[in-house]
Amino acid sequence: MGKADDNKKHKMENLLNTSFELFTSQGINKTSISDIVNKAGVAKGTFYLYFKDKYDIRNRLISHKSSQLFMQAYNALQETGINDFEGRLIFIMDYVLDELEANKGLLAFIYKDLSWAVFKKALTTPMSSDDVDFGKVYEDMLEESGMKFTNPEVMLFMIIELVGSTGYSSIMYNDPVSLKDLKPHLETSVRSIIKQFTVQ
Amino acid sequence: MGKADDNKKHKMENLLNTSFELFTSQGINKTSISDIVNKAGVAKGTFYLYFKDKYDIRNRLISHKSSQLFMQAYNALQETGINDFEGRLIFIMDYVLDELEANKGLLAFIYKDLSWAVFKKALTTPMSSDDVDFGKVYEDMLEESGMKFTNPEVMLFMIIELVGSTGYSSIMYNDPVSLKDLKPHLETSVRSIIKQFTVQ
Amino acid sequence: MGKADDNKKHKMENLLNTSFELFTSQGINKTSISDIVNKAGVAKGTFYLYFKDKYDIRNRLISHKSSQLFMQAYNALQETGINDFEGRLIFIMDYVLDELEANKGLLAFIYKDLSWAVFKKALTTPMSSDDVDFGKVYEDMLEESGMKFTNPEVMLFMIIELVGSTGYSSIMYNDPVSLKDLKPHLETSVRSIIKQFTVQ
Amino acid sequence: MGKADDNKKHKMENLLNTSFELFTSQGINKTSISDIVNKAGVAKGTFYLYFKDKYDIRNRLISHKSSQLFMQAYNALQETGINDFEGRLIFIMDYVLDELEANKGLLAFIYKDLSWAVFKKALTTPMSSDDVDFGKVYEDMLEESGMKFTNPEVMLFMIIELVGSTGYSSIMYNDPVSLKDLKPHLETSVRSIIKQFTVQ
DNA sequence: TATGAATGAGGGTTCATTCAT
DNA sequence: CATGAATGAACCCTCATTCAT
Repeated sequence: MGKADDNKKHKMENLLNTSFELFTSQGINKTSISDIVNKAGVAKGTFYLYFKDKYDIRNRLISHKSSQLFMQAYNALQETGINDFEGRLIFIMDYVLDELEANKGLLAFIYKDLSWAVFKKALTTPMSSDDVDFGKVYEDMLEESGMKFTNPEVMLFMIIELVGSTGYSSIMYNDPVSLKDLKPHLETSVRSIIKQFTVQ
Repeated sequence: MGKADDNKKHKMENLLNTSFELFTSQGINKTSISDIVNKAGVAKGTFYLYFKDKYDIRNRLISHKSSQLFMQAYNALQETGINDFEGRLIFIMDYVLDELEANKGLLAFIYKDLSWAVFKKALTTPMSSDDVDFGKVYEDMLEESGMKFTNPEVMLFMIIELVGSTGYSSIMYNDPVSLKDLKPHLETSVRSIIKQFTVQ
Repeated sequence: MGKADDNKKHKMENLLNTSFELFTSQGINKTSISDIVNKAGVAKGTFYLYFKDKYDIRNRLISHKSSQLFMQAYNALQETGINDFEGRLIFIMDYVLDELEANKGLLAFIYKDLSWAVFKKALTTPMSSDDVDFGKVYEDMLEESGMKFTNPEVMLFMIIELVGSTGYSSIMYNDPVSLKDLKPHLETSVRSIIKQFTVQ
Repeated sequence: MGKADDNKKHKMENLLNTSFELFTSQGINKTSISDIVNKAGVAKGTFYLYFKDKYDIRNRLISHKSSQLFMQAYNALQETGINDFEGRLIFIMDYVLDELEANKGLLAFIYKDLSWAVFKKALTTPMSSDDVDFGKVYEDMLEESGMKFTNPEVMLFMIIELVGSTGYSSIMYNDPVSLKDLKPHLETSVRSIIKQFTVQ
């Protein structure tokens, strides 16, 4: 039975990986179930054994990939000696932006139809056992900072929306400036936003 | 021939208006060409005499409606006595956000697939003769302010992206806070951003 | 425009005829829309211009074919000199049964899923302008008979159900007797039923 | 081995009962093998160990349920003092019609696709050891009646087809009359049919 | 016996686009 | 200019049946 379960898990991951490749390379709208199963080498019906529809698989992937991305950033952060809260947030921002610039397919995929609501869910409800709850990580960072904030959730919300939407435009269209040129402005703004929510 | 032109213009506007109603009420993906021509009372082929496809008509509408919205805000601004640059931008922001909250269909429509690139184009290249070039209006506002900015375009970009993306989440999902609760935070942040770009 | 309308009518009749052939030869369940359009030589989408679905076309065909069959019987009746009501009904019964025996596909088709309700509708609401309202014809026959009946509708109902269901079994399966052997019994029973509803 | 056989029998009856519930509640066409095995709590493959397909199970159920129904009627008849043949047949007819009116799901199920051939088989070839051969019962009734009939099989055939088809319409659609209103007419007709086959 | 994951043909349906009128 | 009937590829999804375990 271990074998059957392995096989099953293997097939599911196969479908997830294949879908991700297609979604990021040609977009979700232009990807049909047929495309996915053909590339994955399984029958059409098999898809429906594992997923409700295309959007089911998309949501799972967004959660998984976002979580993964943030945890990579967090792990990299641990290996630096950065201790101040502002510096740590900005390190994560930089890391994520660089990662997304290097992988525009991923950016297009997770940004499309992405609302704060979906995002929050993605970050706080780990998909697989390997995923980590970034909500908890954020709470830890807040605590370790020794600082006090009036509304940490809204603070994070504003930072993510600002960084996300401006970063998207810079990375995807180089408009109105490149990511490299945008970053200093973003850093300043993020520090302002943090200050604005800090309780002295 | 004036009559023929009028007729032509009339038909085109009819299609534009009908499309807008359908796009904002049921979304662009769920709106088919058939829906549009049925509601507009013209033949299917006629649609293709005026527009390339659904996305052609969408882009024109986004430009037109955005421009309209900003000009409404600007006109309302003129009737106030607000003179300081920061106050004027914030008035426009408030006005636009309130308008979008009152008309969520419009918000969903112009926000979906909206990038800064499209937006800038919308604001600076008037669709019809009635539309105004908001790019010019912005320049005027800068000049009248008597202030100097290091990079006014990026400044506007950051403000619009921040306000747009956080406003969208608040208005559409009340998440993480309502628009009413978001506004004070936004105002503070926008003032910070303006300061950050101001040359003393 | 006459030409276009002709063409349209022609295409619709083409689909009706093709469907009928397939329904009667292989059954409605085994007939797919694909089968129909392939045989008719039109595109799949065309089918949906004329009919809602397979069952829409079936209902129209049942109405049309039933009506046709009864009118054939009635026309044949006119050419005989039969004058008494019982004799006329029995002539029609014989005619219809013979016709159905000669065309078992038609029998299977119109009998399947056929309820009195559908049947009554079929006989009383002509599909096309060529079809005749058999309900009216029956009324005329009643009137011309000079007889009085307590409940002519129930009388017809019982006769049709008896003749239809026994005839079906005899024709399709020769069970428990052939149509030829069944007929004398049926004739006797039908006369009894008429008598039972006759007001002296 | 008795235990294994019991288990086997148990599983088969489980599938039969589950299928019957689904067939009568939602119709056979809308019932899939998946529905059946899910509700029965067995694996899909198991179904095919006991039955060829959905229609195999249906035929067995029709036989079993019809037989059951007629035997119920017959047993009820025994407890009345009714002695004359006509009265006994009419009692059975009434009993069966009432039962079917109270259980329209059952009526829809056994009537659909029901031909005299299937019916006769159902009545004369007991499915399980509990089922009784109604064919024999009918023979007994004929004998006990002390009467002589020209063709008792055709007589029964005509009665069953008449009662079945008119009863179906009355019960399911109240068209053209309710069962209550239909019954007196049916009784009269059945008596006529019996008379017509009686040898003086 | 029993399982249930996998199959894949085939179903119905939609809709952007064309083109003869 | 305007029409709208016709197209047909493409879509999603179901489900009876098989077979390795």
